[in-house]
Amino acid sequence: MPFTRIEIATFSLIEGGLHVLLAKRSEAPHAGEWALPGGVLRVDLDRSLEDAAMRVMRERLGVAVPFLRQLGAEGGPTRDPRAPWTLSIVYRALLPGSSVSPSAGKRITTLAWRNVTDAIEDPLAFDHARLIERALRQTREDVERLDLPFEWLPGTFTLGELQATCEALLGARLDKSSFRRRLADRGCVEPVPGAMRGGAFRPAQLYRCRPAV
Amino acid sequence: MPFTRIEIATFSLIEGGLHVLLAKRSEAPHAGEWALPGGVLRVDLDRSLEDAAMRVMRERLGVAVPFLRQLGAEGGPTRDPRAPWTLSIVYRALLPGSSVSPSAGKRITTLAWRNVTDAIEDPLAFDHARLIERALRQTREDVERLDLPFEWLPGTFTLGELQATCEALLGARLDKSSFRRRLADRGCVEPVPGAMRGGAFRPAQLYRCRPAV
DNA sequence: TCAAAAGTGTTGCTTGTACACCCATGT
DNA sequence: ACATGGGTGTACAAGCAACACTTTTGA
Repeated sequence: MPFTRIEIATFSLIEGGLHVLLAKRSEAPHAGEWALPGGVLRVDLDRSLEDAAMRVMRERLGVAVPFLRQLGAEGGPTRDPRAPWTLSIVYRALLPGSSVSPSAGKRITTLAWRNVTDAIEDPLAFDHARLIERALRQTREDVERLDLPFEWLPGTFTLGELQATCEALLGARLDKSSFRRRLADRGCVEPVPGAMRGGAFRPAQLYRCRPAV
Repeated sequence: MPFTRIEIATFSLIEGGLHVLLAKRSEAPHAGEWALPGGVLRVDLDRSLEDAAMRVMRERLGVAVPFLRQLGAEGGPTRDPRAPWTLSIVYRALLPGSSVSPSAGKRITTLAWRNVTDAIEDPLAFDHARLIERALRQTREDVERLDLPFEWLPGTFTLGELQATCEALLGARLDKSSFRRRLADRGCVEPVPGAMRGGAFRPAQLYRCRPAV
């Protein structure tokens, strides 16, 4: 049976830039290189793959995340020199950057948010560069079909904030009017009556995510 | 490490109806029930998950299929009573119905094409009903975005045949003109110069699949 | 009064559907 | 001639992008 692992691609928005959470490896193989945080599937602890992903998330990053999305599985004999055959189930998480307290654990020196474009340039451990690219593509497709990253926003938010968040993820500008029309048509968001956010300028209506039908 | 398997959801078009290839189990657990054909991942034989899926396909169905699509992984302790924890990687294949010679093997009495709607009604072994539904949804989404089931057609085909194939898969009628316009716009198909198919009525231009850019 | 962000309306393009119509062929 | 399926054209609606415009606030 294969050496079976869970790898987690966690994205966040930090100071307007899209970041991935990576761990710097302290031991061979690939010592000194960055890798996706992950862990071994524990058949004695995990009741499902999603369970396993949440446990790894908790152990490695100290955060409990209710919704993780499975992106797929990758397997082969040469992926990880520690085992003759390694299978990885890859999950994606979206987190507000503030919520992770990088704590060093075994086999890991540093846990850090790294800018996505930078991260992909560097040599990454194992085949994790490919995994990250796949996760990123998937996530952008989600946003394009208005499966929105509400995990990155507080319970209530302005449409401007939501738009800025999507733009950062896509790496492209969106048209304000079109964006709002699409939101209205699909009804993925609803105004909170009476609630306004007053900033430096004209106050904005606050919205909340409306659960899908 | 988990007991790791590959399950394969194979669809085909038989006499105008959408069918799944299922195996009737001869042994416990779930003796007498239908299940997706599958097999155990062999780390000594398989160079990748896709490799494994192709091997299982060859062994169980006697067919070599170059392109299988991974649909995802499912895992848990109660999925299969034979092992304390079972992980299944699910693949999808599309085959012309004629290409499978149902040959009985160990643990299997019958391999048969079953009408999809019927198959889902029956009690299916393990959690395979859910796996089939997921595979079907995925495949229909593919066709809707014109990722077409060319595996079900000969090298050259008429647009009428292609449309009928898609309609059977979707379980819905399509508009001829719209369908052709979409095909032309995306350029997923090209006419074979001079080649025509003469049937009982007006001969039709033959087309071939054009590889994606 | 001006900058900045909120919010709305107008136009036009693109995509897809519905439907009508001609074309070629065997019976 | 006509039924049958192949093949094409037009009209209409939906969805979306581009862009211009008005509104409300603090400085």
